[in-house]
Amino acid sequence: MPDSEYRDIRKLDLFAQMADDNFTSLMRGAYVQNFPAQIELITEGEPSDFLHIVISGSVDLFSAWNGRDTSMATVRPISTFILAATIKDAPYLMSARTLEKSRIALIPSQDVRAIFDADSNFARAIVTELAQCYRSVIKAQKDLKLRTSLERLANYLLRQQRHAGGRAAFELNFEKRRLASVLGMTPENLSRAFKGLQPYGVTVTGTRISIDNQADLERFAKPNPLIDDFST
Amino acid sequence: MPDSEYRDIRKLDLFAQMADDNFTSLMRGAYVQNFPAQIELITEGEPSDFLHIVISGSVDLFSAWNGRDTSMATVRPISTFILAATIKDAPYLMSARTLEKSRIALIPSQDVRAIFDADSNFARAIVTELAQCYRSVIKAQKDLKLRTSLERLANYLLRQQRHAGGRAAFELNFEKRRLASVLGMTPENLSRAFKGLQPYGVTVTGTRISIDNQADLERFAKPNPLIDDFST
DNA sequence: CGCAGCCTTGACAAATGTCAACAAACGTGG
DNA sequence: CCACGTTTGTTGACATTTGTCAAGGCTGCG
Repeated sequence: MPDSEYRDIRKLDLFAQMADDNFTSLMRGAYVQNFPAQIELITEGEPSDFLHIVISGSVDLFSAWNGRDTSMATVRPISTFILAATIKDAPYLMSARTLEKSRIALIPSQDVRAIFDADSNFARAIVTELAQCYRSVIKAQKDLKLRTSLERLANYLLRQQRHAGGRAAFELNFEKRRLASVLGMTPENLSRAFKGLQPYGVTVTGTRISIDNQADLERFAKPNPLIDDFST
Repeated sequence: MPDSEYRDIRKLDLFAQMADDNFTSLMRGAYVQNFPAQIELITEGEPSDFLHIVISGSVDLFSAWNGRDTSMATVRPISTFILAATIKDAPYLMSARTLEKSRIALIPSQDVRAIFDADSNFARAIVTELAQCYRSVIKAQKDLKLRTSLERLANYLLRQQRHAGGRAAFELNFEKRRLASVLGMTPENLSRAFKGLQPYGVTVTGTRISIDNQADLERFAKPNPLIDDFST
């Protein structure tokens, strides 16, 4: 593993505070690999052999049942995924596939569990990370249960805008069909939802979104920190 | 706090392995209170001052937005709730109210965080608990996104049946209006969903459910361990 | 007994999904 | 660089699902 990547991983909240020895031994068993786009990295139901870290590219977490499937989340550098399955030594609840050419580090789950027992700083970091993940899913569930698809899209756009720096126009770095799936609707419905937001000053050209009337859109979307804020 | 309750709390997975001293000091700052039914214990958005433990009775976790509200989960004895907010020292994402007369223990959040730092067994237990909570919510989200309301009800009944011992007939210990909210539908829709399951051998008399044709219902519901199992 | 809350039902409306057709964007191989 | 085929996005017509409103029955409790 190149030194720069090693240092980048070290800087993750999850690893930043742990003892040098422990981090070194964790990395000794790890390996890093490049994957092309659209490769299924893990399949739901399989045992969780590795903690995964996305170093570059992006990964889609999704799930299927009875012929349907849905995108649950997107993982972007640099962060880990399926931490909970690794900790519990339980089967993956979601599948993962690369969305583009990606570089992924794999750390054997049993190493993670062993170091977790030995390094209390690492244990504390894992707790914080898991609590964060838990709260994110709760927010997603509130979004799903309390809002219509039009409201979910409106709030998604406002979040994305903020994430992109707050300017009126920004790029959608999602494929629309996948965005639809993340938001819990069909691609056709998303297409119509974009039109449905036109009266509130949203214009779409390809992947470019422009929010022409911020106040109007916010009055409709009613964003709420307990659903839409990333940090809290 | 009566000795029997003290021991019951001690036996929780979360506290079972921690050092005696630490448990004692955690309980020293705690207090226990009886609440009548329908009391709002915490309100979403407030700072998380206490970790709550339901000793008896039951508690509804719910959330509201823009005039709508939805039940997120039910907490039954003996277990804790809002652990994640306590750990992160962040505002509650959900409100909680008693469903019936309930006895609740309250442990100051800062004590939990302090002991967490000092006791690695306690830290490990918290991690396991959080990982469990996380996975439960992921399952709930898959249930919501991958299934229709009829399918959700069918699978809920099968889970409930298993939980009640597996017999063909069992009691619904939920108010129907709240079950509807948990399942993400209106009471009217739930009423019709029960009728919609009649062809698969489900009969409802008040709060009594009878599954007359197990195989038929399962063929329709297609239960899946990665969504419906409690433990994994 | 009478009130209040829950459950059910019917009629209707709104939201969302499905299917089919076509246009636009993309990638590949010539 | 172009031609081609594949995928993605859009649109229309329609079906299904789900929600809303209103009314009435049932139940439990003072």
